[in-house]
Amino acid sequence: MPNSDRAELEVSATEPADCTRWLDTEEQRAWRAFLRAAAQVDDALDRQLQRDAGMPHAYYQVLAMLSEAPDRTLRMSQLAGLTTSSASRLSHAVARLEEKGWVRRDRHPTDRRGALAVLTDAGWDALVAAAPGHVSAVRAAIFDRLDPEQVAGLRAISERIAGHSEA
Amino acid sequence: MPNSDRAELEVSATEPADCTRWLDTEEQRAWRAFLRAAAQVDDALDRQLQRDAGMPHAYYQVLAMLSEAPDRTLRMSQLAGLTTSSASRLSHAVARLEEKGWVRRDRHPTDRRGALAVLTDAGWDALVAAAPGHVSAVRAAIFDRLDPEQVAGLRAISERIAGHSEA
DNA sequence: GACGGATAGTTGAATGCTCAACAAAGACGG
DNA sequence: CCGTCTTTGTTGAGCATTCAACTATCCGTC
Repeated sequence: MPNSDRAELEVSATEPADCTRWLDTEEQRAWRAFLRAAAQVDDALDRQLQRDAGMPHAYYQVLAMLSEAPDRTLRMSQLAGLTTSSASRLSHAVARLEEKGWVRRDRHPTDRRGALAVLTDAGWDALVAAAPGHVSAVRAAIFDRLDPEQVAGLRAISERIAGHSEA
Repeated sequence: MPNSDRAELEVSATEPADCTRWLDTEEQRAWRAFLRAAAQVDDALDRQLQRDAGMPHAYYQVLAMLSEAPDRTLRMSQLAGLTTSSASRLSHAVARLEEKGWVRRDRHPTDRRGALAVLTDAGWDALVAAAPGHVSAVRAAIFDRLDPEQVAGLRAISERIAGHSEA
């Protein structure tokens, strides 16, 4: 952020009033630390999965959510919600996973607009094969670095941030 | 993660021992909440900047870091470190920013391998124009949802996660 | 039951990112 | 100095994501 100019802007009489609530020092530090942490975690996991399992993290999440669903089946819109991805992104992702034979698309029984994503046996196997390495990576990136109290804090803070978003 | 199979794997005598340290319930919840939060924050900021300032968040970060550097100049490698991006990514990004006239590349005075990224006046203006909206988005995504204690916690936890990474 | 609007999902083009390969220059050891 | 190893940065191909446009279906209402 353009720090050095802020003072000037604030006292400038000819400029429109600077009513922006800038971040204070504490917020600034928390914000940058969070950015760093999030980026590093995401990069580490993405690389690990791409290298060891041949899929990006987003695709792993799709398989993981399907694996826990009844009949290993979810509606596209629900799956999109669970994986925090747009309809378009998920559609492309499922198309790719379908090519790999890991996911299949079925018609929704009652709503003819709907599509159901179903985890295939091959998809299950791919997930089971990828899971241990992934969990290790998650531990290395997060939980090995935090004590239980911090884990609880991380959860509480994350839920606050994620809760009822899209203001 | 393939939960329902875990019990089977653990008691299976013919399979190789499952020595993976899976996530317990608390870790699981913290992990998923964190994933959600990080994804939402990143998406919100990326969209806001793309819409209002015509640049992705990663590019904004490049401009922001340059704006705070002496002479608004940084070596590529340093800039990569500050923005948590790979050399390649940064190189592409700076190329793009150069086309827009927001950043210029200079030779490093002593190390002839090195390149210096310099924020132009137009780049400064673009950053100043984008900053208020961006800060608002950051507030809406993070700080409006947390009390000061949680902000301190977020910082501490993030620094732990980010610290000396790339194990 | 027909219309208007909302919802579900797909598609293609444009853009950014990753990976691997590369070039160019410094650093170091003999 | 000469060869090798490391560091710095760029490049191009391939892939993932985004955005906008589109189709199809459902829902509520008159």
